[in-house]
Parts: sequence; structure tokens; C-alpha cells
Amino acid sequence: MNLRVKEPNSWTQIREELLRRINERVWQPGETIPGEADLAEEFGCARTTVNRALRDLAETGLVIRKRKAGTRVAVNPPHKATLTIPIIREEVEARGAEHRHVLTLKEIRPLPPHLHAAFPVPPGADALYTETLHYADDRPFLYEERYTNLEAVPEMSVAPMDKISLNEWLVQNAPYTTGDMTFFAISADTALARFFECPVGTALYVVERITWNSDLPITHVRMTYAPGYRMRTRI
Amino acid sequence: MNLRVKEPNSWTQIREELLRRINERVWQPGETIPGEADLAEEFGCARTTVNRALRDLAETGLVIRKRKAGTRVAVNPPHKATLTIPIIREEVEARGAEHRHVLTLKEIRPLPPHLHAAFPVPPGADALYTETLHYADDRPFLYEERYTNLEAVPEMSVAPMDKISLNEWLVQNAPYTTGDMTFFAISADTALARFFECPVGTALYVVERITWNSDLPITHVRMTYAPGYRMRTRI
DNA sequence: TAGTGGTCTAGACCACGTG
DNA sequence: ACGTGGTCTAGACCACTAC
Repeated sequence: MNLRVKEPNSWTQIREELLRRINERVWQPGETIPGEADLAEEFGCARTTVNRALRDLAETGLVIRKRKAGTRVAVNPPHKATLTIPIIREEVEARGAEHRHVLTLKEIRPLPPHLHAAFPVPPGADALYTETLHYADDRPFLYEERYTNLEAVPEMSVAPMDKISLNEWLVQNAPYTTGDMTFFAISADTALARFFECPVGTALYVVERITWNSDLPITHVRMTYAPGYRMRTRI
Repeated sequence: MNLRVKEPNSWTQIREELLRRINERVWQPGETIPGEADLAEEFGCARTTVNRALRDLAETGLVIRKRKAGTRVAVNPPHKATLTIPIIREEVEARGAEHRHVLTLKEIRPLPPHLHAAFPVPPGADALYTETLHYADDRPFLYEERYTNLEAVPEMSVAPMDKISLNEWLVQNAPYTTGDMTFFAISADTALARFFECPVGTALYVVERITWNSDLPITHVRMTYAPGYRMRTRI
């Protein structure tokens, strides 16, 4: 049954073959597939190699593995999309435009109440609030409102925000371990309408992100994109 | 230097230790870290185990590995968010509501021109167009417009769309290998406003998805969510 | 061309969870 | 209890690529 003799066995080839059997319904959804040892014998390789292939399929959710129970083909394969969070400058430049940003506001202010739950900065500690306008070839591209926990990033006060944007500076200097992202739509208010040069009420795409380093909240940012913006990803 | 003697070495523990050194800037961004062999000696384990830990960090983009050049800490760690694409019924039920759907339109119709580029159904082959209304506890939740390539899923004509939604049926019966997703905001037109019982012009969150099985286009779906909807994900 | 990561092996022991 | 996947090892060879 050893079908692959020409090429040296590789775990990716085994994965592709297993994928084929799943996609072509050789193994039905919900069905238990042969054990690692059996597959290793069939493919003429070590069990470790089969394990690597199956682990990869399990990571994408296509199969479900349990000790003793074996490996089953997922019934409702939980498809996942991975979206890369770009630095704004790179996102603009990837569209072939030149990026420019203007810091229009930078002040210490208390965290607004509606953020207290989601972004628990220690009481008494104020946050740095910033508003940044991002342009692509001088066209308005993104409106950024950000609260940053100065206790988490004390060096930020002296960061050079002329050349590098706050966005980029934080990525490079304030590593985070976890975060929450929220995506939704809003209607442009007068301020946003003025910036984007669009009618009040225009539908705008918004991304909110909160990041943490372990248990320390770093920053809360709300990014409102220009009318017509589309976020894309491949599955 | 062998710090971890109490517990049997595990690749996750090594990964956490490496992560710590990166986050605490023991290894600076851009810096080349010791080779696998050195680390294996330091941790008192096999090189394979260190490899596993480093591969995991490389997958998340925290380090960049190159043969001969070694492993470097990423300068701009490209953070990635993974968002799970739920079945609509499960998404509604996860909110503690009861899901109900109504198929309001089902007809063969030619693919609209603006989709030809993104969704290249073979010329002459018509697509099945469906409109489905999804409710959460009888409140409008989602408006679904879908084109399905019948050549890819011929069995669909006889699928029982009463109990199970098209959405769910496709997930279970039409496996896909790749896809594109797009997220954006639109203003409610009169039809959407009537369904969602909201003013015309209300900002709505939209997800478009195209899925393929190898080179065969499967379905193009546009899902418009109720006002106020937020999509969430953890990083 | 030499050094580094990528992969593979054969074998072993362990951890989990089903029966 | 026992079968299955999870992990680890020591060693080997290979592939890529920087020098």
C-alpha cells in the first residue's frame, strides 16, 4: 500500500494525503481514522512523522484527537481565519500610498467610565490620551483614539513621535501577550465627517483593540477607517 | 545554568522561558539568539525539544528562523488574531438566544457582473441564489445573500432546508480548502432597514466570504448583521 | 562551503480518558 | 486496565543560505 516511493517521505506529504481522504470523504465526518501506528506502517515511516501530520490537521480543527479514543474527522470543522494586524504605516504603504500622520492631541486624562470594565487601569493612575490622524497620499485614511497606561510604558513620554507613530512605537517597544479585538460599524458624527470629508451618518468601519502584557493593561485603541475601507483576509 | 530540575522538561516550559527572555528584553529585538544545540545543552534536553519550542514561537511570528543565519527575535512582531467562523445557529445560541431562519428566496439566476472577477463560476453555469433571514429570539439578527455554484455542490438541490440552514448544510457537506473574507460597513437601504426595523442609513456590519475547494468556487455569501453587532476575537 | 535549522528514525515512557 | 495520542531522546542526514 506504500504509494509514495519516489519522494522521500515528508510529513507534509502525509498531511496532504490525509487531507485528501478527508475532503473526498474516504473518511466520513465523525469517523475514527486509523491510529498513528497503523498509518505509520501504511506510509512506511516512523510514528513521529505521522504524528506531526496529524497534529497539524488537529491545529486547524479538521480532526479531533483524544488519547485512547483516537483521531476523528471533525463534523463541523471550525474554520478559522487568521488576520494579520498590520502597522498602519505598512498597511498604507502596501496600498502603494505614502503614509503621513499627525498627532492632534496628547494629554493626561482619566479613563472614561465606559472603558473601566474592559481596560482596568489601576485607580488613580491616569492614562495618556492621544488622537492621531493618518493619511494615505494626503487623503484621510484612519482616525486613531488611544488610551495608554503610562504605568505599563513609562518610557513613552520621551518617545520621538515625530518620525515614528505612536502605533509603531508601541508595537516595537511595548510587547503584549494577549489582547481583545472588536470590529463593528458606526455612523460618522460631525467630527469624523469633517476629517473624512464625507456626509454625517456615513457608515464607517471601526476596530477596537485592547492589549495586555500578562495582567498589565497596555493600551486601548479605537481605529475608525475611511469610508469604503474593507478589511481582507485569506482563510 | 539548568534552572528547571523539579519538573520533567517539556517543550512548553522551554517555550515559556524563551518567551520570557524575549518579553523582558533579555534578547533584544533583531538580536540573534543562541542556536538550538546551545539551548539544548543549557536546558539539558534534546535538540528536538528546543526545536519544537522555537518552531512554535516562529509560527506566531515572534522569532524568525533561517538556516545558517540562526534565529532572531522579530523586530516588528506581526501580531495575528485568529477569528473563528461560527455557524450562524451556534453564534446565536452562544448568546443565549434561540435561532430561527427563513428562506425567503431560492432561484437559479446568473451571477451578477460585479462578482465575476472574484467568483469565477464557469461561464454558462448559473448559480443558485438564496436569501435567508436569521432571527435570534424572533429579533432580526442577520441578512444572508448567497450565490452557490451548483456544479460544485450538485446534491444541494435536494437538501432539506427546513430544519437545517443552508449555512450549516454547506459547512457539513461542502468542504472548502481556501477562502477570502472581507469585512466592511454599509448604510442600510430600505430593504435592510425594513428587515432590521431601523432607520434607513443606519451603519451595518457586513462580512463577505468566498470559499473554494481547490480551484472550484463553492459559494459567495454576504452577511449583513443587525445594528450594533460587534465581532470579537482574542489575540 | 560550512553552519544552521528542518526533518526523520527507532525506541521509550508517560498521561489521559474510555470502556 | 489498557489503548491511544503526547512527548522525549540520541543520533543522523539533508536543505538552505550566508559568508
